[in-house]
Amino acid sequence: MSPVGTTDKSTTPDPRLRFDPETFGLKQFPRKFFHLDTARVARTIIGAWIARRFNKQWYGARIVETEAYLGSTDAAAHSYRGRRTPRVEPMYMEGGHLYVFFVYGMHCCANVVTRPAGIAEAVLLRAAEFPEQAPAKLLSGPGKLCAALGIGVRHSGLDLLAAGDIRLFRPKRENPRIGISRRIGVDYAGEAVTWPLRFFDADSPAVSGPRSLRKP
DNA sequence: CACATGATCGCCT
DNA sequence: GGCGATCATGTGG
Repeated sequence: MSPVGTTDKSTTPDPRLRFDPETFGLKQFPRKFFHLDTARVARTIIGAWIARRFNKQWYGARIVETEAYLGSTDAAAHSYRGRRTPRVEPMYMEGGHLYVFFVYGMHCCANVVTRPAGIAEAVLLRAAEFPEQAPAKLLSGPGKLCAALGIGVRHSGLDLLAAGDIRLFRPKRENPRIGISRRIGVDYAGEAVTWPLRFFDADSPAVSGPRSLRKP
């Protein structure tokens, strides 16, 4: 048995998510975009595509739900009160890096790091879709999104702008109706529970969470 | 629909 | 030792 990497179970992306970014005409965001206000980044990447290259093929899905985590003042964030441990270290990197963590003994969650280096904020990717290619629920939730794309903690700290195997592509011209709500699964976070930092495509069937939080 | 529960283990105090 | 930025399943209204 391998002594390490036991938390990264499936590395293989779901074959139904195969696509070609060039055919889709997708391009990447500039670095400075990821330096912007975290809530703004979270909102803007609704409609963007998270993509992974595996065995020379690209797999990806359109992001339909995100949450912003604001760092030292945000009791829901792993970087709350400046916590800086090996696991959280990627959150302190320059915007545009990836932060992946393992929770509940069985799931991984992927985040896009924001702001300049040293400011530990990030956007959690909560749900995505690939209409007419995959079932609406395949990537409906942060753990399922990682599982479907085969993203694991081994990818934490990777630079999305380094022409590597995981990238984020800008949406084509589109204007999704954006819904906003409090964040999910952070009831322990005191006052921060109510902060309106969750963003979603109000017309997507792939959005996760209770019905009460899916209204625009 | 809401709510409750079990699974499962790395991380942090 | 306790607990999670979750999920699937089960119950009840």
